[in-house]
This record gives sequence, C-alpha cells and structure tokens, in this order.
Amino acid sequence: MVEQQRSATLDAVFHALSDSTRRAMLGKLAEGECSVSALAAPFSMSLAGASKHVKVLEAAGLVRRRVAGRIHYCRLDAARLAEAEAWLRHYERFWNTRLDALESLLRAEDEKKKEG
Amino acid sequence: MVEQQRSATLDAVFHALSDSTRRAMLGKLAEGECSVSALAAPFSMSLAGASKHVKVLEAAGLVRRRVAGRIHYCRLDAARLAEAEAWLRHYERFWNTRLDALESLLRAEDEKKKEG
DNA sequence: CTGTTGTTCAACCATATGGTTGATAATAGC
DNA sequence: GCTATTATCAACCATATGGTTGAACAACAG
Repeated sequence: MVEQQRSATLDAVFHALSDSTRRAMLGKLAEGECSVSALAAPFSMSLAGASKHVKVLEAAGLVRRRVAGRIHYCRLDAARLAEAEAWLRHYERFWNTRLDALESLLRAEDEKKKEG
Repeated sequence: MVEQQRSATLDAVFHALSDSTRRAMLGKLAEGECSVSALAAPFSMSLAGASKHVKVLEAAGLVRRRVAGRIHYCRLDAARLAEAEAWLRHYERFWNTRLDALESLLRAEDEKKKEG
C-alpha cells in the first residue's frame, strides 16, 4: 500500500513534469517565490489556464502556496523532485553497470588477442 | 529550435514515465532484453494494450526494438533517462544551495545570540 | 498445408488534459 | 463606496490517453 502511494506520487510528479509550460514555471520558481500572475506572465495564455497548471504542480507536491491578501505566492518544494530523481538514479546505476561490464568484456577480449 | 526539440523530448520522456505500468516495464527491462509478451505478462491487460505502452516508451526513446522472426525484443536505452535526470539534477543543486543558505543563516543567528 | 504463437492494426469507448470564456470573490487603492 | 487587480470557479470544447475487442499478418511447428 505504501508502494501504491509512492507509485501514485510518481505518476503525479512525472505527469506534472511532462509539460513544458509547467517545467518553465518550475524554472522561474527556482529563482524564488512568485505570484500566480507572475508565473503566468511569460506565456500567451489566459490567467485561468496558467492557474490550472499551477494547480497541477501543487497537486503533485512540487509547489506550495502561501496566500497573502489577494496574492497567492508559490514556491518550489524540491522534495518530490528528489523522489523522482531517486527513481531515475536507479537506472543510471544500471546503465553504468552495463557500461562497466561491457568495458571489462572488451578489455578481456583485448588481452586474449595479445596473448594469442 | 534545438531547445524546442529538447523540450519535446522531455515532454515525451516524462509523459512515458508518468504511468506505473510503463515504469514497471522499464524495471523489467533493466534486468535485460525482453519480448513484448514477456513485458505484458505481469499485467492484467490485453496484449494490444501492453503493446501500446511499449510504443509510448519507444516513441520517447527509452526503449529500442529488435525484431527477430515474429518476436520483438525490447531493451532499455538509458540515454534519455539520463537527459531527464540531468534536468532534475539542476533542481537538486538549487535545493542543496537553499539548504546550505538556510544552514549558514541559522548558524549566523546562533553566533549572534552567543555574542549578545 | 494447417494450426498456433507473437505482434500489430483499426475501430471504438470512457475519461483526462489543455485550453478558452464569462462570472464570482476577495482585496487594495482612491 | 467605487474601481481595478489577483485569482478561482464553472462550463464548455477539441484532442489525447488508456483501455477494450476483433481482424490481420508473419513466422515457426506439426
């Protein structure tokens, strides 16, 4: 059940990251806290549309919101990004392992040739 | 234009990763090359359905296919995973920076208290 | 040749997604 | 109080997604 939860989290995080508008928003948030309209500004899109993107990021746990008066300030919460990265890192390890295995295989072949 | 291409690639890769069925398939592929039906086996889903997932992974460049007779062998191509990880790693750096900044801020506050 | 296996394709369905507009609510400034 | 600003909500639209079934096709086994 914990696994399912983690899986659902990864679903949401990766889905949130699969849109370039949202990735750009995260890029801006990496510079610091930001209002929703400031986040929306760079895009030729209605504010309501941008607001939906912010909600997707929020639902994925990538963004947190602080309401001050009529302004909603958003900031990055990188913990979930770290989870996603950890998932990917597992495959990086596999990838390196395979490269290492290939390399030592080639080296062994090389030695054989020299000997023969 | 190169940026747009990279962006489209990330779109596809993150979208491919946003489904737990596809992540599980990648998990199996990490163990080694695998036929489509072997990939489909663990899921209570039609073969045609599973085949669609494989195509999504392939379109994202995460999986490569080798056809031998009637069997389609798939294998992981981790290069695109590495790209996605590189994107995430940028934010990890930001995250660490922020933590470091916070830590030194707290340390400074602490020093002040001691002095005062 | 026949039958079975591995796989894709096409058509279809329900639901999700990314976007719009117009209305609504809350707050700040005059 | 009136108006402009910040943001959400609700309804709607077109398209994408994840799944199904049934048919097709290629290849191996008898």
